Amino acid sequence: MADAITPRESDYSQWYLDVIRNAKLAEHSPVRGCMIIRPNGYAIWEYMQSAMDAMFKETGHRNAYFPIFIPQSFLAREAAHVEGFAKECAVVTHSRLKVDDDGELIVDPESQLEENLIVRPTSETIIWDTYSRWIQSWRDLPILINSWNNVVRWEMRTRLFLRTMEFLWQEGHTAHATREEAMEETLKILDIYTTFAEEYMAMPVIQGIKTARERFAGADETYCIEAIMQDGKSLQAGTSHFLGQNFAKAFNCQFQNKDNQLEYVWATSWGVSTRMIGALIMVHSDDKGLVLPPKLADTQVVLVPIYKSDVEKVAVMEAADRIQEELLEAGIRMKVDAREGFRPGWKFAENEVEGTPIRLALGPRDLENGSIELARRDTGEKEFVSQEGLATVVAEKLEAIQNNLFARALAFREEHTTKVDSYDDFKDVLDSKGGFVLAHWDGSAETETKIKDETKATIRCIPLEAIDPNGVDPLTGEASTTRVYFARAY
RNA sequence: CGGGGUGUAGCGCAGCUCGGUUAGCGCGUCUGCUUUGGGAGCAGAAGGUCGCAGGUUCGAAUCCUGCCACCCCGACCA
Repeated sequence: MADAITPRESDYSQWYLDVIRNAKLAEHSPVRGCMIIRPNGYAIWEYMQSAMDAMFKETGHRNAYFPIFIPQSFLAREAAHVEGFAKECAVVTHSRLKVDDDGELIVDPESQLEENLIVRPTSETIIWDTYSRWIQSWRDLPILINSWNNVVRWEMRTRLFLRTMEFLWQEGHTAHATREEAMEETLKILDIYTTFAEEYMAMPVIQGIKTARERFAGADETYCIEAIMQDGKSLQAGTSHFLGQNFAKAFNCQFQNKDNQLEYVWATSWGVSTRMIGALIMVHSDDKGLVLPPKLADTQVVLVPIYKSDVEKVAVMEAADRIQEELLEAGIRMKVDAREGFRPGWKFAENEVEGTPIRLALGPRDLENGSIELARRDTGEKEFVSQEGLATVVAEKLEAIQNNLFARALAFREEHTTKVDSYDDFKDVLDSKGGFVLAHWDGSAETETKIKDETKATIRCIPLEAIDPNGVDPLTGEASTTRVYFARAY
């Protein structure tokens, strides 16, 4: 028997870790806060990458790579940026080791670098240093670049996928001639993230704007998508920043416009990370293990052959191969679990903890009846279907599973989104069921901080379109122009 | 980085309070036979620097000190 998965009810954090371990997604590394992403986990990331990469390219972006090391002086150029990241940077100071007189391996003190190098926590500084050389004229704009890479942030407290010291992500960095164009880009990317989250991850998200306190260090405005996890906490799944001219000014990046005047460039940056895998796990999985939406499942369908004798085995495997060929032909990612030495029940259980959306079971009885057993991971439903036209049925089921996961997550979010008009209700809802609390806010940082200190809830975002304009802040009684999304968050 | 908890075979744990043969148990692993439609049964076998480093002691998984890692809560953050 595999390791038990702690039920969500009894210990949500432990459940999350148990799901990851049982599904073989990732494990801790010898270095604190870092993780080894195993093939099952990395496959999810690869599907995420390919889906988003295609969307970036459809909207005119191209990929490039910038170095992992950033001169320390670069980071200091933009004031808000350095303040935001200085406290969590890995710094390279030396270039080699040596064996000392005691036979110990030590840092060679003579190899100290002239200038320290920062392991990128994000790449704005090196990008804008580069762009300042690439951009002279309005003809050089826009620049639409994305980069798939890894970054390091020296975190105090880490959790697999949700917050690791090194993580994988994409960071887009664009340069524009006008404020309007940069803003348009910021929102375009926000829509791409939303589409990806909802259509591929089957995870409904709220779009919104961050408050000043939650804003990216160096941005004028941060847009985000936020999703509710099954424990009622909110998770920021992606951000798109309107950087204004902050980095252009810090790195003296100007262009000559059509009127022959020098202007600072307008910028955006945007990113999503392997954190999304954590979100995926927490939105759909259950007490039996991982539940994957078909679009991100490396194996969408597994077929477990069942037989006793060698004669049966030959017949069953022949049919299994034929079915596999049919499904592969139909573009379904399908595998036959033909491993010897594992009993069917064992395979069923393993595929469940690993989240495979559909399991087929084919045995001698099915050969007689021309049938096959089909089990859905999302609902646990089992039924016998005809082998004839199976590819069509399976394709429909996969779509149904994808849709059901989204619908289920959406229903959960709706149940866990509550309008409140008094501070007492605000606290009650947070404690009793969590989720988003839609409340009016007077727009002041003081109120925001006070609420955070007293309830641990933060403003996840201000909705793009005002909800119930002309309200009153329940805490201060001041006027409010919209309800905002409060939640306890990851 | 502060408070609390945990660390014993691949995984999950007991043993520790009150020091004393060769450190156990379940699952997994290996071999053989029987099995195979929801995590098989029997028989045999392998597998351990008891997180790491010091200390106390005739003797340490057990007591003391320091360190490391992980989990929970807090501050910080994608």
